[in-house]
Amino acid sequence: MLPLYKVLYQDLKKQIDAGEFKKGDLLPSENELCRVYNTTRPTVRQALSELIKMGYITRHHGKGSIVTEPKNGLGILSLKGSTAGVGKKNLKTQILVNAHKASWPKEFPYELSDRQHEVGCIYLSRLRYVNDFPTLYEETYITAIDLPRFTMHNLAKNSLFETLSKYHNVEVKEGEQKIWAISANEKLSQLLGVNIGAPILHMKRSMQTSKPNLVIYSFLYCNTGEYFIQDYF
Amino acid sequence: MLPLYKVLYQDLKKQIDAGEFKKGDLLPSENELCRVYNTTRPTVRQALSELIKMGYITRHHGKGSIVTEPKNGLGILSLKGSTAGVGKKNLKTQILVNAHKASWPKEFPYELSDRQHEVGCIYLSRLRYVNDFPTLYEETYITAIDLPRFTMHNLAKNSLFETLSKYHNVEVKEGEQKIWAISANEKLSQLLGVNIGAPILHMKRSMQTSKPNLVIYSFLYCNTGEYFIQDYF
DNA sequence: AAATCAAACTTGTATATACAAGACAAAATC
DNA sequence: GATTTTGTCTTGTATATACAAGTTTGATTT
Repeated sequence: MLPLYKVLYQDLKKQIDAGEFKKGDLLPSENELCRVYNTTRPTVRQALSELIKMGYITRHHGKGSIVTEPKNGLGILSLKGSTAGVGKKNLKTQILVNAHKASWPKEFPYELSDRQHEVGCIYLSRLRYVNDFPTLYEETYITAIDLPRFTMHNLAKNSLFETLSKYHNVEVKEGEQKIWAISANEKLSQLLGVNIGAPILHMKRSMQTSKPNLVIYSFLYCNTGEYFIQDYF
Repeated sequence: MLPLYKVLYQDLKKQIDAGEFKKGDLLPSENELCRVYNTTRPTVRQALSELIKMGYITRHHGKGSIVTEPKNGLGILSLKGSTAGVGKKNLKTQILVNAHKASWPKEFPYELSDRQHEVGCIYLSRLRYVNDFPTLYEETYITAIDLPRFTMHNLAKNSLFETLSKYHNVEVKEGEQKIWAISANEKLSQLLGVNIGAPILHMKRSMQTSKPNLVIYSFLYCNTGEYFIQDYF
């Protein structure tokens, strides 16, 4: 069972995403939410803290919680995946390499545990289009622990994180990311439709999950010519 | 008076920065900290939450709080080399334009309130060297509210955030950042010692503070050839 | 009418407590 | 000796409550 504060967080998030609360709107007060969800302020505040962390609201002493959405960047840096921000309507995902069982690459930039080497990984690569412009190329390595029939799920329509949560009970917990600016090579220039040598935002991310040893690695290459990456802290 | 949870946060942060807790160490348990600081778990947990947000620790259910990395603040993000973090010893700061009262630029990428326009801003620019290589060029705009004699403080030796906290009682609360990869122009190529057209990591950040209307804007340009930017979530 | 004050909101901080659940080591069992 | 169980540590979630402090609104006073 999902904890109450997460239910409340997701409810509010959904309402903001759906436009029921617009930018600048005041969210119901903490006491109001307590009444509606039949809970107490600490629990409500925990949910609101998550919303702050994800950049959905800011709180103001004596005033209330103000909605800051809509965001106009690719919300890649927020924990729960890359669909928030640009809007699902404008985001299409093309699978370049379908999810399949593989062994880890020879030169992997992260240290792997013995258990991870043992079980291997699931690899996939995707190209994301924002308003039909190829904008983000992503390579993903998922430690292949307890993920039966993973490859059959449609990752084009469903977000990776949703699939993991829904079908495999795996929740992304925390992570780390490294960021560089690099020059597009031949492959990237073709994928992202830019000239060779064009500046590309490159990220390497590792994410812990609720299952020990099940670590997700994601290597991103983003054309920031038209869009940009945004995050909140 | 500083809230107790912030005192605790700063104490722990200081100890981690000073190396009293090293990477991988277990922090004292929540109940242990309760005894030492004569407080209760919610307060301790609030302090630990801040440490998580800043990437100092990760918490593990049933295990404890593990120190992840002694961080060296370039503000919120930290700068890393291929293996080790960039310590304070290897970091030098050169002031290019001293802090001085100015009016806001004509074309400012953020919306400013009437009050902000009224009071103007304090501008400074700095160039940071890692192991004597120019790596990060930063332009900072601080809303000039209640900041008497701000320009006299030595920002080369003391961090901007420390100065604001110590002498002006201003705490940075939350913020937002946008990230691009761009090509070095003439000015950037000279400052950062790269060729024109080299890929440069560019960030625009805005930070709210404990004083309303006192917003800090920071525009960063980072040569990620040797080092990279890292953060945690 | 304008300025002042008080009340009624809001969020911020803090205490006290309870039980659930994960991790781990020692003790009991096979 | 190997396995299972139990107890005790840890953090996670949740309730109930209290007061401080910032914001707004409306009544009171001038």
